[in-house]
Amino acid sequence: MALKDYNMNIEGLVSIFTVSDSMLKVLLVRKNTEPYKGYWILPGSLVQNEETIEDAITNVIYDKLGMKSLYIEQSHTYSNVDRCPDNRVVAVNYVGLIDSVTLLLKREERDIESVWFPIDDLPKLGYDHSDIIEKTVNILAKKLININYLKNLFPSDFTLPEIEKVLNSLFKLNVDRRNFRKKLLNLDVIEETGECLEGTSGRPAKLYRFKEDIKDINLF
Amino acid sequence: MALKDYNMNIEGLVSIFTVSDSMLKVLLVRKNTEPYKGYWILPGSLVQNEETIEDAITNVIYDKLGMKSLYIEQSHTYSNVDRCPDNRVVAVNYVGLIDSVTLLLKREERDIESVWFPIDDLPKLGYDHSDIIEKTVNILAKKLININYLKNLFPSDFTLPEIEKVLNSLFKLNVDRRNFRKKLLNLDVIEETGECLEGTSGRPAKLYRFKEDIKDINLF
DNA sequence: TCCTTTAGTGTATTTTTGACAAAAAATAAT
DNA sequence: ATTATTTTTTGTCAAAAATACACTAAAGGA
Repeated sequence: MALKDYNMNIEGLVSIFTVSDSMLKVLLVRKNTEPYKGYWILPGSLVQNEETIEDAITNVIYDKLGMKSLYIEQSHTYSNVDRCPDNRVVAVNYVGLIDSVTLLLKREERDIESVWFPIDDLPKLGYDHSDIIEKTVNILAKKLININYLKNLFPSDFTLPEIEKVLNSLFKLNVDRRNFRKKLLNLDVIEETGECLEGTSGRPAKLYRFKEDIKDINLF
Repeated sequence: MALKDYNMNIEGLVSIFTVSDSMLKVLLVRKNTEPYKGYWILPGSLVQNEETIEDAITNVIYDKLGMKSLYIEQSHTYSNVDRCPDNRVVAVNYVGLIDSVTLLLKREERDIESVWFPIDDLPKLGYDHSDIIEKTVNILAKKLININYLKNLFPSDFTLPEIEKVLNSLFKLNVDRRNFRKKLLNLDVIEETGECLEGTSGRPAKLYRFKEDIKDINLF
């Protein structure tokens, strides 16, 4: 079935997103070998004969980045013939979502230099990863209107002003605060923790968490 | 970079859907070689070194099925290690949408035995194509609430009762006819052609067409 | 002409959205 | 200690959208 000189490689890439400072950020690693030495790229690895793409992705996330148990989902597959200079490599990109609190807990020191970049302030990227991230953010934004998806980006203690700012910037909206709160609260998807955020100026904000088993609801 | 005995194959598959008899149907072809001889499968082909997956899909649609210019979109990639008995083959599935009228025009006789099957009355399927179709229909249903997407399934002359029946069955709803019409008409996405459907019993239904350049609107 | 079949239409009620401003709780400054 | 500043929290009213609901219109066939 396979041709004699058929030479196809598959790599799994993962675009891991988080929210901090009310900005959506993506995790990049620095490449320290040619080609594209010194450029930043999405974490990834070649898919081996005996593993699925998800296996490869899971290993990257754990072995290279020291993270466990974050939400991942397949996004899109890129097959341009010349996307890699030397080999024919088809890339299957996954999206990973992690909230800032879990992120802090999971963070460990690794050999690999990895940095969170705000999605609208990216460094010079290797391969076609700039295109991939752009497309991924577009796909992601459409999905984030779903509460069950959005939920993955927020820790179990978040404030309403916080989530309001993020969504306003993410969707380039400027919704009225009272209406936003009314909507989110009426959806019956979050609940007060009883605590308040401390150490800030102004009136302290109540902390909320998402409920378990939220039915499929879109925010807008 | 590539291992010595690295042997990865990529195939493009395409799940082409249409609506006829108020049912969503998928196009399958019969396999006449081992393995899975006599089973039905999704049309597809191996992706060659010098082509993209879209190239491969486009060729399948044209060369094997005699169709041109239907809407296609990448859906999902399947990489289970044992999804093919002999080789390691990763499948990238695409969705194709075509309306019944265009379909009639494009239809030609080919060597390949291809048949439209209602999605809830499928024959015995080869490989993991049963799983693929199931997942694809799920993904598809979520997207079909978007008018610009839905539009691809309907010819330029359709009736309101027709589209009403299809959506009711697709989303397992039973919306009130008056409210459905009110909603669709208020969205400003369809217009009367001036003609009526002939040759049916009962009062003739007005024919409509979708407008050009519809803004992104969801039906539900 | 009547009967059957399918398409087409309007209104009242409820729910959701959208616009809008003042009070409360904390810290910082005088 | 009082006052000023910052940030969070809260309710009402009007408009728009969603929903429930039943009869008339137009065609073909008996």
